[in-house]
Amino acid sequence: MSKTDPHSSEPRRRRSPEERPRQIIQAALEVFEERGLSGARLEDIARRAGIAKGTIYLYFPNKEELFSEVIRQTVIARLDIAQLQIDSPTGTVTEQVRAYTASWWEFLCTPEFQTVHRLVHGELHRFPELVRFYVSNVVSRSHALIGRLLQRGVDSGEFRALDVPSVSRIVSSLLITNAVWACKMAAFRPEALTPRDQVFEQVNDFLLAAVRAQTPQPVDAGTSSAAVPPHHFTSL
Amino acid sequence: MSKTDPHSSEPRRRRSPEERPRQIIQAALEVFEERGLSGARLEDIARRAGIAKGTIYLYFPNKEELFSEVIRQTVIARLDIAQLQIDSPTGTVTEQVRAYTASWWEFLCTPEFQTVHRLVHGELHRFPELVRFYVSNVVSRSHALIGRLLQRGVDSGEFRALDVPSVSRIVSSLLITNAVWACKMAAFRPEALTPRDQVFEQVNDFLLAAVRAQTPQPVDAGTSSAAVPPHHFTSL
Amino acid sequence: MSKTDPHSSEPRRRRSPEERPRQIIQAALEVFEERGLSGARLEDIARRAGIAKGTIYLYFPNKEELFSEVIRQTVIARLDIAQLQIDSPTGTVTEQVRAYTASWWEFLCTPEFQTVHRLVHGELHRFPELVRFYVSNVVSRSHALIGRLLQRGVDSGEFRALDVPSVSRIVSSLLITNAVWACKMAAFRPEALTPRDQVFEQVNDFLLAAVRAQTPQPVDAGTSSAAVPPHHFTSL
Amino acid sequence: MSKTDPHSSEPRRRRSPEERPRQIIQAALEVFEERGLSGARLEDIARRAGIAKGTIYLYFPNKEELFSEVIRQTVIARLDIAQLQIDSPTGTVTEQVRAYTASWWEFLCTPEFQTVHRLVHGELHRFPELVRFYVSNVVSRSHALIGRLLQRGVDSGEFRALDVPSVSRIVSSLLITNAVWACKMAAFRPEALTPRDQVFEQVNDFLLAAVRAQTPQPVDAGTSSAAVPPHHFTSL
DNA sequence: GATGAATGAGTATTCATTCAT
DNA sequence: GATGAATGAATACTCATTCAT
Repeated sequence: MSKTDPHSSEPRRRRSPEERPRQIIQAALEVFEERGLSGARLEDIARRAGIAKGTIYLYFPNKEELFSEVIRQTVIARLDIAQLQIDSPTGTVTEQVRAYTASWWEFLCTPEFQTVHRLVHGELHRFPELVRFYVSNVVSRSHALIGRLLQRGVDSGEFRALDVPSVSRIVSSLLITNAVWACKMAAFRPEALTPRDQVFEQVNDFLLAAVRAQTPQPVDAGTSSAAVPPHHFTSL
Repeated sequence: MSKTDPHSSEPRRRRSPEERPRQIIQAALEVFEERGLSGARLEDIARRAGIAKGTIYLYFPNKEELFSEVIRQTVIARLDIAQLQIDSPTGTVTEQVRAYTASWWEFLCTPEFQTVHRLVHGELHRFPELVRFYVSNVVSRSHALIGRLLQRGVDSGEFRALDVPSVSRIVSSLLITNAVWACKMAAFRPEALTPRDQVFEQVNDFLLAAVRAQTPQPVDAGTSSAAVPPHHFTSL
Repeated sequence: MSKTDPHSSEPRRRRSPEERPRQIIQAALEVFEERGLSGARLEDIARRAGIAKGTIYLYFPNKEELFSEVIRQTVIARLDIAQLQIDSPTGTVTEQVRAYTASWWEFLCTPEFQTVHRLVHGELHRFPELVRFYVSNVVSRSHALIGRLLQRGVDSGEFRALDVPSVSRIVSSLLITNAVWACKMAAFRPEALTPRDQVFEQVNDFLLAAVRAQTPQPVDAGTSSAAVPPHHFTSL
Repeated sequence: MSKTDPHSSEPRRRRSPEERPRQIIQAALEVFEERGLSGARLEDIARRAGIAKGTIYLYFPNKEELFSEVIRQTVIARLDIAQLQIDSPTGTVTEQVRAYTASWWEFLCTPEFQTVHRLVHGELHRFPELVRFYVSNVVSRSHALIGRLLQRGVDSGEFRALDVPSVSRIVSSLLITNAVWACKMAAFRPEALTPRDQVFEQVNDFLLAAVRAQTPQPVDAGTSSAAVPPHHFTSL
């Protein structure tokens, strides 16, 4: 009745022999999204995956490991895809940034990422190992990619002199938080809010404004920056 | 007979018959911080508050309502305090912005806010009413305050022409996310990370760079920047 | 309906505030007897004790600890009682032995001991600590008591020179095993078997025959035996 | 694909298509020994037998029947062997008894019998049929064999007049219990205990002392015994 | 015959909530 | 008002058994 696979005529068993893990992870993601980690009942996940409760334990030793895998699979898979679209730059750095953040924004707005983000913030801190994994593989990686773009802009003179690591982190935070908010709002008050794409443009404008080189004074740039402590960006 | 020993004069409880609710809320906040909503046991909260389990039900109809109150009380109380420090502007708008964000940042870094933030992201979506409350009383309010400052800056010509509502939201997101990240990191790798205050400066620099008027007076550039604390961005 | 306390009119709760542990242990003993350790369901124990499942956990941390306590309480309590009846010797050592073994036999035939014995043999080996406890407090103690009697007999010349420790063990084994068998048989084929008391006499005769002094006074044989109950061995 | 690797030539299984049942029973015995009936998992038994879980069901309808067969096969097979060594008497009856009990003791000390004994005591009572089988085929048979020896001794005058059935049972209990205890102790405190063989000598001495004819009065023996209830030993 | 993936009934344990004292 | 003993619904996990291959 509630089976997800209406067009399958197989008599229940052996639906997709090697797809099981993916099937389960997908179902788990959905249930975790709706109820959080501790609120999700294994039985619901099983039902949603169209399998029996016990079957989950053939592939995952327990609920927590299943949770870990959900986080891992979902984010990493998407990150790889996103990265591919990014690694071949075209146009000015400003254009590259726009292309990159647009693609990234797209990902951040997927239900998968939204869910993972909530889980990460709400329940991950009980899993220190997972936190470490997440920080290295998602957060740092994302910062690094942005850092590469920013550095290019600084090198080409399109951007002002930046403390690339900190600005990368800040830009990252900007994208993530605003994507989450935009989606949450969209879900809450679908009628009255700034559409997702428009929010993106606002964010993009904001961050470009923050990093672009100041139009005029090429003259003083070098001198004034010298007076500033080394580990801060000194503009120009 | 075997347990409570009625004639022992414990110096702990019986303190402040009218403080009970606050006592409970404070204890609940601490336990929620450590274990999340579903992980928190009423018995732990009671023990931490120095009262019996049943007593909680004299003040709160159930666990969820207690949770709501924790969110409400904690954030609102702090917000009021924070706002007071902000409402009396002094100096240039840029200086006002810095003062405002510094104070706000202070609040965002308190354990109370950190906890509430995690609870809000991780478990609030099961409480639509609370979400609405949170959005109106915390998110919107925070945006509005920033918006007032930004508008002043636009009016005075210190800032470029801005879409105040969207930029307010963006600035807000910047502060919250970076405060949360900074605190999380501080908790995780206390040795190796950019200290909290430094992160604040980076964020502040970034957002001022994004909003400041574009074409600065090339002449005054050097001078005006001199008035600003040395380790901040001075560039036009 | 299945409540054990038919004449209680209390509305379920607060039946016997301090009797709880004993109540639970008694119920557990009965259920363990019927189904063994792993076969016993906590719910059955609770129902038999007239309480709710969760209540058990207010007094015992888990099923295994409950099991331990059942063993401990049941055997030790009975042992103390049995010992009291024994410590005041009267008559010849042979008579003392008979009195002792009779009393001990009585205990060995109680359903409590029968149950404990089965549990001990069948399921105790998973609880090394309990085994140690059982060996020191039941087995060794039982051997020691018999040893005292035997030594007296050796000293008085009624018994032959014996290796007291090993004979104590052997006598102990004789009583236990035959008591268990007698009870088992009685339960199984109540119609056709040697009654319990008769088995006891047979065992008692056997062991006295094994320990009595070898070369009896051929002269008194007939007379002395006359003082002994007719169905007992009267020889020398 | 990820697990069984069909083209690997495992040298373990596929051995002896007709040995399967025995293979399984042996594996089951080992697992039952380690974990008891309810603690034993069919998967473990299968793994130990080098076959797949389902295969067990080709030979045994369910776990309980497998258990029954384990008991049956193990004890009966050994009994037959033991009996053969016994049926050809040599020497005095006292010597025959020693030879018999020694051989029997050997069997009682095998891990197989030890395991079966524990299972029988701990879990057999849920299988009334099996109990009946065990009583007729092991207990009674064992008693009967001893009874034959005892009768020979009585007839030859080496033993006193005995109630053969009851003394058989008693002697049997003596051997079994002491063998079990000796082995258990050996397993528990291997360093400090009377060695198995020495225990046997003690038991043998004890039982011979209990049954041997009293050195002197060969005269009265026959007459006095006539007055005693038929199924009891009347001594002398 | 053999396999082992799949099933789902069965249970120890937890904990929010109640209520007699 | 306070208490905390008692309740019992809820749920992760196990494992005997089945059956498509």
